[in-house]
Amino acid sequence: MGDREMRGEAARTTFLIRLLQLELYNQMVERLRGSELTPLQFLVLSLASRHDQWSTADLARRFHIAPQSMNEVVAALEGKKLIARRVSPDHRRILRIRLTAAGTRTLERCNHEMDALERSAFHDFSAKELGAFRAMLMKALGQGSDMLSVSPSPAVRG
Amino acid sequence: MGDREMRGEAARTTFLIRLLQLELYNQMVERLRGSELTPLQFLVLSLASRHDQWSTADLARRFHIAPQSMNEVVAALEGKKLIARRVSPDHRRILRIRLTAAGTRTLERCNHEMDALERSAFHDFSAKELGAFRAMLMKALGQGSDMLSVSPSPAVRG
DNA sequence: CATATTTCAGCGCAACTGAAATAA
DNA sequence: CTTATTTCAGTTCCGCTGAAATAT
Repeated sequence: MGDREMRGEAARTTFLIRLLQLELYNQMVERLRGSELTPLQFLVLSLASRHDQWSTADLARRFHIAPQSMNEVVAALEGKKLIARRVSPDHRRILRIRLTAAGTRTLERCNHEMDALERSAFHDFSAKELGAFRAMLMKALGQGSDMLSVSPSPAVRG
Repeated sequence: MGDREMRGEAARTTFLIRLLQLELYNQMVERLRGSELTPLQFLVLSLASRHDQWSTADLARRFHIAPQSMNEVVAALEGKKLIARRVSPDHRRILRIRLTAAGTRTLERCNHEMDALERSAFHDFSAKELGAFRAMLMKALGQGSDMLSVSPSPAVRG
C-alpha cells in the first residue's frame, strides 16, 4: 500500500508513449544488427526510398529535425554506399538522393525484419484495432506533421 | 506523382510512434526549460515521487534501462538537491530515494506544465477516445512492462 | 560461490546550436 | 540583400557495456 499506482493514479500518456517507443527502439536495434544499420539510419533509408528527388533538407523537414542532424545520417548512409547523391538540375546547391542497388537490397531485407517486428509487437491487436490505433497516432500528430504528405523544396517551390 | 504516399502506401506504425514521441519530447524540453530539468529527469523525479522506498536499481527495472543509465539521472537529481538517498534498514547496500522539499515543489510546477502540454497535444481527442488510446498503448506494452505494477527489490524479496 | 546494488570509466547514437561557404 | 542548402565544429542527452567494490 501507499503506492499511487495502487490507489489508481494513472501513468501519463506521454510516459506510456515514451515506454513503447523505447521498447520498439530496442527491438529495432536487435533486428537491424545483421544489416549494420541503426534504427534512425533505417528510417531515413526507408524515407529516401519513397521519392528519388528528395534532398537532405527535405528529409530533415519531414523528420522534424535540424538539417545538420539529418546530414549526419545521410553522410553515414552515403559512406556505406547505400545511397548516392547528385546535383539537382533545378538548383546546383541541392543534392538529390537516390538508393543504390545495395541500398535497395539492404532496405528490402530490413523491411522484412521490421514487418516481423510489427507483427510481433502488435500481435494482440485485431486489424480493426490496429487501424484505430494508427488513426489516433496520426490524429495526435495533426497538421503539424508533413510526414504523410509531399511538398517540394522551398528552394524550388514557386 | 510517383510518391508511395500518393499511391496510398502507409507509414509504419513504429515510425508514427517515433514521430509522436519526438514531437512530445521537443515540447517537453521547452516546457521544462524553466525548471532546468531534462525530460528524462522529470520522468524519473515523477516516478520517484510515487514511492519513497525505491532504489536506483528499482527505478532502472521499472524504466527498462540499465542500472548504470538510471544512476546517472539519479545522481543529477541528487546533485540538484531534488532527491536525497539513505541506506535501507533492510540492506546496507541499498540506497532508498525520497524527494526533498525542493524536489516536491519542482515536481508540482513541472506537473502543471505537463498537464498543459498533454491537454494541448490531445486537444482533439474526446475523453472516451483518449481513454481508448491509452488502453491501446498499455496493451502494446503488454506484460513485458512492470511500470504499472509494483514489485519489491530482488535483493529484499523473499 | 552466487546474486544484487552501486559506482567508475568509456562508448555510441541522435538530437542540438553556431558559423561559414555556395547558390539562386 | 535575402533565402535556402550544405557542411564543419562543438555540445548535450540518453542509452549501452565492462569492470570493480560492497553486501547478503
